[in-house]
Amino acid sequence: MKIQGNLIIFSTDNEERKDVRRLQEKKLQLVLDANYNLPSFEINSKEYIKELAEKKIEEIFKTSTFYIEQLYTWGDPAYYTKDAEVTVTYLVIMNKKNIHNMPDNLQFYDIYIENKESGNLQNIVLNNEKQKIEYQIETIVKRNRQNVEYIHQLVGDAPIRELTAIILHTGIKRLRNRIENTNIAFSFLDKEFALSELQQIYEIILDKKLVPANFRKKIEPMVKKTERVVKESAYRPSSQYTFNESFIRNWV
Amino acid sequence: MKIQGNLIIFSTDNEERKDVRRLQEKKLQLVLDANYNLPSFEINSKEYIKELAEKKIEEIFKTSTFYIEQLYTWGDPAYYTKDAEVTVTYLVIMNKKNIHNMPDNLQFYDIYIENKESGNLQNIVLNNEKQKIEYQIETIVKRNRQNVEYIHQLVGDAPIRELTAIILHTGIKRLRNRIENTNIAFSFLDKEFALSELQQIYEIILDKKLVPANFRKKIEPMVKKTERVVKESAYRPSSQYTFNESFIRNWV
DNA sequence: GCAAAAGTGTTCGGGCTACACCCATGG
DNA sequence: CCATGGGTGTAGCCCGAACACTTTTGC
Repeated sequence: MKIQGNLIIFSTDNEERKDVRRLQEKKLQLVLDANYNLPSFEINSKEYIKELAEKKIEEIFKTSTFYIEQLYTWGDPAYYTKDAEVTVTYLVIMNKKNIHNMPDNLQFYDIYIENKESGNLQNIVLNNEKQKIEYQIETIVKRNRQNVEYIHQLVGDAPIRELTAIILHTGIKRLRNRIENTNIAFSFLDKEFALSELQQIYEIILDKKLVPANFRKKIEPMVKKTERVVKESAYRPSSQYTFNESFIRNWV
Repeated sequence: MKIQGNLIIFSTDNEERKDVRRLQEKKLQLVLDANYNLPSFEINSKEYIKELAEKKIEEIFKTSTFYIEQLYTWGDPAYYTKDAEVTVTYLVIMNKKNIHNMPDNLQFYDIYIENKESGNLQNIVLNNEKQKIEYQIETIVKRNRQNVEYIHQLVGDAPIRELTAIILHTGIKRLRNRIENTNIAFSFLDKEFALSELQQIYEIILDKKLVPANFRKKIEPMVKKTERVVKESAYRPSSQYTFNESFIRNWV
């Protein structure tokens, strides 16, 4: 069997500043090649798959600082290629500040995720200095008695491979689950950060505005305030916070 | 690459009745062969892996009524065998009432899961008319900054393959997560059931006694009461309930 | 002064926990 | 009549949502 690995690499960057009097906004980013394929790596029978994934990331970005977890394994003949019959996908979160290299064939795309009010349709925009596409993923619910199965498919024609779109959709779902149940949000940020930065990470991933007062209370046990303060713009400077290392939660 | 599929099949059965005046107790069960290996199946390049898993289950039990989800993909040279370098594991839940066949090489083992108060040690007992083993899985927490990684290993010597024990441990973790966040519990039960039966499913999976009054309130939106009543023993008969099909929760 | 973000406090409601209590049954 | 489970109600607590309000800054 031909088996390959796949990487969904998320990161964040700043939007262009539109108004000096307003907070610098963040945007979510994703690594793809020019044909909207995820970075992939070969799996051999000598090494541990997870280590091969890590090696690949280190080879791409020349850094070993990132978050990684296995996402899912895909094996549907409908999506087989000449190189991959089975594909193991890993979810990766990077802080762009840690990147020391960027190969020519890969690029960061801004990714905008928007869930339609209908609930079974998700709109994705992938955007770059060079190119931009937009497509929809439809979710069909299959129920028999108490069992529920979700089937995802690409709506209409789009210049992205359907399996890539489905993998990415699954990755976004996992990312949203992880950000609400673990502390992966910190993997996007520097060691020190403002609470508004952290909140923006939550907002762009969940596609939802949060109330600052409530957000602060919720994440309070996860962070520690430092004495340092940063002036961002024409408003009150914010304290810098760090992750509270004594915070422990037993997630899956 | 040599790639195989694997099945963690959970079910429940009744304990032997010790006292006619007490409620019939349930126990969790797991399908293994006589050497404590999980049932496995071949993966070919012609069919969808999930359908191969389903086919295998149908071949074993002659039924197509069960719950199935992909658990994890294992690919560590330390655990390679001559038949499997990569193993894709599926988690399956069966109601024993739906089983119409049982091959000679496979058996149901009673499985008792006990989390030691220390928290990083789990005791597992596998028990059968023919054989019984007991072993411990130790969980080591590896932290660097905010990232947490859990590494599981078999303590000492036990007549079970370490990878099997690790896979099973991961399956139990997933099962516990699923029972608290989805409605898989109903997959263990008949169409109609008593609330105490449902509660027992939760209790044996979570290894925790629950307060009936609170449990009823928690699962109330998920169930519908029928007019039927069942007399179990020397106490008040219980109403039969069914899954409330209009109950919807958006889980991962 | 004003816009905008940083930061604090209060109220309300839902969900979970603990617990008291009544009902129905067969031995 | 009593042990045991079926079933209901209530009080306390914590957490999240909504929102009012103060502080700090640069334009």
